[in-house]
Amino acid sequence: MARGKIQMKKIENPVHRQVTFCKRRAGLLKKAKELSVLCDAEIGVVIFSAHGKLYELATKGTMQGLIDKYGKTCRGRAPAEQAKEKEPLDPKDEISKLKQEIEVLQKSLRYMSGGGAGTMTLDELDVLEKHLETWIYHIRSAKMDIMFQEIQLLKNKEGILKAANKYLQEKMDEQHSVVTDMVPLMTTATNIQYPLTIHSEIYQF
Amino acid sequence: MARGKIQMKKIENPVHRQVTFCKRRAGLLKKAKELSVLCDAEIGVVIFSAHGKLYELATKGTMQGLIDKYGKTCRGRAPAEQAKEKEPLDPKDEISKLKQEIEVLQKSLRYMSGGGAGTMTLDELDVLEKHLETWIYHIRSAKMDIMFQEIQLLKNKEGILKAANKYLQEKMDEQHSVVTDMVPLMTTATNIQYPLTIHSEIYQF
DNA sequence: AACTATTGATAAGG
DNA sequence: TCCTTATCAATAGTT
Repeated sequence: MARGKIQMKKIENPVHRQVTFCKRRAGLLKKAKELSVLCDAEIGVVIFSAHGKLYELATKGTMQGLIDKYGKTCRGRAPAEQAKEKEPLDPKDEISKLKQEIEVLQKSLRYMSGGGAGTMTLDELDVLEKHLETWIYHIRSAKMDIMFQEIQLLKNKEGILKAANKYLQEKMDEQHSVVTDMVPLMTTATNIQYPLTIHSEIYQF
Repeated sequence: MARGKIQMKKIENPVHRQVTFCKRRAGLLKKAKELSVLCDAEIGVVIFSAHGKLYELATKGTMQGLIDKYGKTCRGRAPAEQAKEKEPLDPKDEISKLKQEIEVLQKSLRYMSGGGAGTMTLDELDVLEKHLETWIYHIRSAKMDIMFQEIQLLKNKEGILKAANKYLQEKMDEQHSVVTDMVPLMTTATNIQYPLTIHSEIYQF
């Protein structure tokens, strides 16, 4: 630009920031218009200032039309990724792998930022992108798997204990014991109906 | 620009037009990002090429979020698009945010690889790296929070039920009932000692 | 807001 | 697609 370059971070001086906002906003919108004209593209730009004021530009139609078009285009291709592999691998194993992947990615990023002179090629970046998306997917599913297993285990326990509890209650009913006096109280106060033991080990993870 | 200025009208030569589209598209998105950073503005850009291919940029959040904000600001009309799913349960809220962050990061990477001519600066990459590390941390802790809450809830249930069960057993012992015959069997077979109810709702997440 | 010295963007060519 | 270079356009700092 002029009279010295500026750091690519938020301009601290509010006056400078406001001036720059006006100038660059105008420049951006001009560029957008030019691109639309020169290359026959349909372009929408929305700018919210820090204080929430809206500036917008839509070439070749209305902003609303563009938003609708965006919605259609975006939705159509987004859910293509899903129905892929779903191996029943041990989730904890999965997590080890994911930790390794994290290291790989962090190294990639460090390489990119630390390299300075070296620019990653588009192909390298493509690989990194795929890597990252896969990794996110695996993080999600692995953690979900652990939680699901945990819950499944507890459900099983519950089933066993419900049965046992039912047995206990039947026995007690048979005897017409004084214990029956307390059952209404318990069920209303704590919803306790069944006997259960949960091993404390399952909480340790 | 260079080697002579060009007329501000559609470039007739398709090859020239395509080249210019790539270059100026990258330039426009770069300018948008700079404006966002320098002036703390929230900016969205959508570009449909003449052939209908979509290129987009959203600073500070997702394009969908920006579109919703635009809808509100512009006409106060309802964003009929996607009613936000899920309850405002703390960890789930966190997860929504994280999903947004994922989108942001994926878009950053797409921008980097799609930009072609544009090399990200060291500062930009530093920001991205920090972003990524923060994001990983948040994924971990949010999911852990959910699991921890789940487990805590079950532990509480267990405590209540242990107490109730103890009470039941005391009553039964008092009565010397036939029920005592089955207790050894149950404890060895299934470790059942206490009555318990677990609300099935807690499994639904 | 206008000016202008610089930086940044990019058209053309390879 | 990527690089290089000559030019032009945008704009940071100043008035």
